[in-house]
Amino acid sequence: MCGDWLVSPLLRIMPRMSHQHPPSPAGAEHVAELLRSYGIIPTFQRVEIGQLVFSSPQHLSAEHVLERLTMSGIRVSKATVYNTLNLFAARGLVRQINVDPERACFDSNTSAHYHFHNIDTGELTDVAIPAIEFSRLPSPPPGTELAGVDIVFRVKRKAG
Amino acid sequence: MCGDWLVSPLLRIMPRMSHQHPPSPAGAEHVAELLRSYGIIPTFQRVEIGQLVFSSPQHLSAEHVLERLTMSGIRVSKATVYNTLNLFAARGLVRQINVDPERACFDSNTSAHYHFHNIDTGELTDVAIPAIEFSRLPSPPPGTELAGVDIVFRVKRKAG
DNA sequence: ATATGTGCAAATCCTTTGCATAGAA
DNA sequence: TTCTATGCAAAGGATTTGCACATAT
Repeated sequence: MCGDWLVSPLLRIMPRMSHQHPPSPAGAEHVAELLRSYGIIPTFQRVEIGQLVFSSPQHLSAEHVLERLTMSGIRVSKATVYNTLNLFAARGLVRQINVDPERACFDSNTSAHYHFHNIDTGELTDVAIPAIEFSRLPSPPPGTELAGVDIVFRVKRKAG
Repeated sequence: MCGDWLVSPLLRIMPRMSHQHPPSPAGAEHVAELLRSYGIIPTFQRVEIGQLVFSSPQHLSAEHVLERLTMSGIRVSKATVYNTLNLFAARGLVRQINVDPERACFDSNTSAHYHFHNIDTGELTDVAIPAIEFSRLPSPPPGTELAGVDIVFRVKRKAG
């Protein structure tokens, strides 16, 4: 689900290879090309979903994707939305986030980063990697190696 | 869901108050007393579930709890298991963990700590706080303050 | 032409809920 | 007695699945 990670001598956690970020102005042709480069056949529905998802780094649930497509007058089945998002995730085009047990969230920002989760509003925002630095990290259990790190900073409305 | 947290000047994240850890040998009387001290009426079912959960720091799903009780010849309804675990979580006796979107996981280790998640086996193990130290932390978004930090180190079977 | 996707509805799985009964204070 | 918890079964919601039909190469 997550990419390949590596802990540098500086204890900065960084992705082993930062794959290209889907470009912001996601034209249909552009998205189709991106999908092809990931070995994904660019069908109409996949390109539509891709255009939505890759238009900007964002956090979307399957329901949310379906809703936005419907609002744009594009008819896609729920099954296809799930199939497509799962496929994108499997191929590393989006990342699946588990902050909310209620529903899965797909993050179109696949570069290494962490999250703020507002426990009052449910809002999810990105934390850029440079904002965090470890001076000490645990050793993985015997026989295992690090595959990724997920950090969620739970924040709440400031009191008083 | 999580306790009250505070970032010290040393950038070590620590709980504002570490509440007493439920003792390991969790006798029925002991558990009943513990529940009372948390304002929870110690019914038979709650004490049974408490004895199971507090016997040692562990990660259990609702299904798992029900299964173990059933194996011990104790009949408790699924609804009561969920009610009880949610109650314990609300009162801070256990912590709910979101590593796996499949099912909720309740952690009877409520002291501040993080997790290794083995993506091959699904196994969850604790990472003690002293194993991690930040030398830089992000500032929470405007109008919010830190309420907690969840860190999951995804590990996998060592290659080769 | 052949392999691959899509849509629909039903199935699945986890979790919650409503309500009558049983138990705690 | 009076409030609260329990159990059952049914409801709820997110996600997957099976299969016939449509589409890509």
